[in-house]
Amino acid sequence: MIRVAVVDDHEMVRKGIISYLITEPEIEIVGEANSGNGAVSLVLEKRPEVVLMDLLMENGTGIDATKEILKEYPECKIIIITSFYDDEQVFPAIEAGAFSYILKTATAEEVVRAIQKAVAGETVIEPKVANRMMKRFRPQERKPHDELTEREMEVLMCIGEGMTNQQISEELFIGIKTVKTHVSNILSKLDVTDRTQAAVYANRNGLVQNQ
Amino acid sequence: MIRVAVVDDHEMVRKGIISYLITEPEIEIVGEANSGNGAVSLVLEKRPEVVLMDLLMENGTGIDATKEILKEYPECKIIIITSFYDDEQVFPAIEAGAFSYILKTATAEEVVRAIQKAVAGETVIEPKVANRMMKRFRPQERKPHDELTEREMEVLMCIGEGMTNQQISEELFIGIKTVKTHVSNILSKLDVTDRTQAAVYANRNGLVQNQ
DNA sequence: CGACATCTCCGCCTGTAGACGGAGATGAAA
DNA sequence: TTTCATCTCCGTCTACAGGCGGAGATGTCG
Repeated sequence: MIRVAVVDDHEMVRKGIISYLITEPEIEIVGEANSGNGAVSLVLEKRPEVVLMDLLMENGTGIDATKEILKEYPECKIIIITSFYDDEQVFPAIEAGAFSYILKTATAEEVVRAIQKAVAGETVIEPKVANRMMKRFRPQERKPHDELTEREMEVLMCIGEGMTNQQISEELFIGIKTVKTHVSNILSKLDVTDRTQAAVYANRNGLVQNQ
Repeated sequence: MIRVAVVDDHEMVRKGIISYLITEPEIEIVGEANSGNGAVSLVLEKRPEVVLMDLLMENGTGIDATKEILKEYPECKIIIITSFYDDEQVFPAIEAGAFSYILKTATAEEVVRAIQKAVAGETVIEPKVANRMMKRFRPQERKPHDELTEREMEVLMCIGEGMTNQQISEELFIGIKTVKTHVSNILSKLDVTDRTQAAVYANRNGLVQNQ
């Protein structure tokens, strides 16, 4: 008997998943949760072997819930089951300790198989997701800003906000001359000619917090 | 008897929705589709009163499917049922002729009610979605760059590319002095202090072709 | 220890940016 | 026609940007 918990903020998705599992005699649904916080208390109480977990939820993400659960209950097999579109979260999910990663496009058979394999200690990764993971381990394509030092990166982010050297010196508590030195180094490393181009670079490469 | 079709590329979501409806005696599921194209042929064949339609699908979006269906079968009540996150598509969906717009966070009761109301000719719009719609009809919030002249907009796009005044004058075949005049006017109208901030503005507001 | 990277700051110099005020040419609108 | 917006250009002036070369204070690594 495999005890399973289902976590998703959409009730209809939970019902859909459960309809997949209800026909399987060796699987027992021990509970549902509609939030990350709810998932933690549910799983720590019911101690299911497997958790099917969505990532995007309103109260506490699946990532945080996964970390919390594994801290108290490390044997738990957490299967991330999410949409294709939030692929930035694939890697954080793996780091958080997720055991498998499947998509909501999965069929009933695929979900059941993922659960059975999880109990057997086998990880299941969707091919599309696996491809994205592989890229992480392939030799990274080098971005010009990789060679910026930490301080230079801070200055670049300020430039990306449109700040002047004076404002940056006040923001970072350093002298204007120092800022100028950093800026010169940044322009050189990014292979641009002035701060405006550096600002454009920073914004296009997502180096600025504020969108 | 209300005849209903369910369209979503995720089987588990379809099963979840169907589990909501299967208990309702006056609702009959006449078919499922997992793509926009499939939805069109299904609906035109089975002629359900109501269609529950997801927007994001692999083969043909829900928007296109909605248009296609209504072209041949305009009495059909199409209820969009999608995630909260693809809100840019709310307006296109309404324009395409969708009858109601609910979210995947909806409970079984809400889905059933939306179907019943659709048959009765009443539209259901989720409050969160309705708020976004209202903004469309409220006096448009004026973006600072709306008051830029055509020429000033061209200059701003050049600034957004990181070009100097010299380069802009060559690009637009005008004198540097003219460029400076435009730049001064742009800075004033955008309420920024220098070209770097203008470049940041242009990039953040999607005024530049190249991403 | 020495080599190296990083962060900090200095002076000097040139060029660009940008503000300010003025002005002619054009075309559309009242 | 007169008015207005737009695009074009001019001169002047100040401040900031950025290059160049130098240098002291750290901390790390072999």
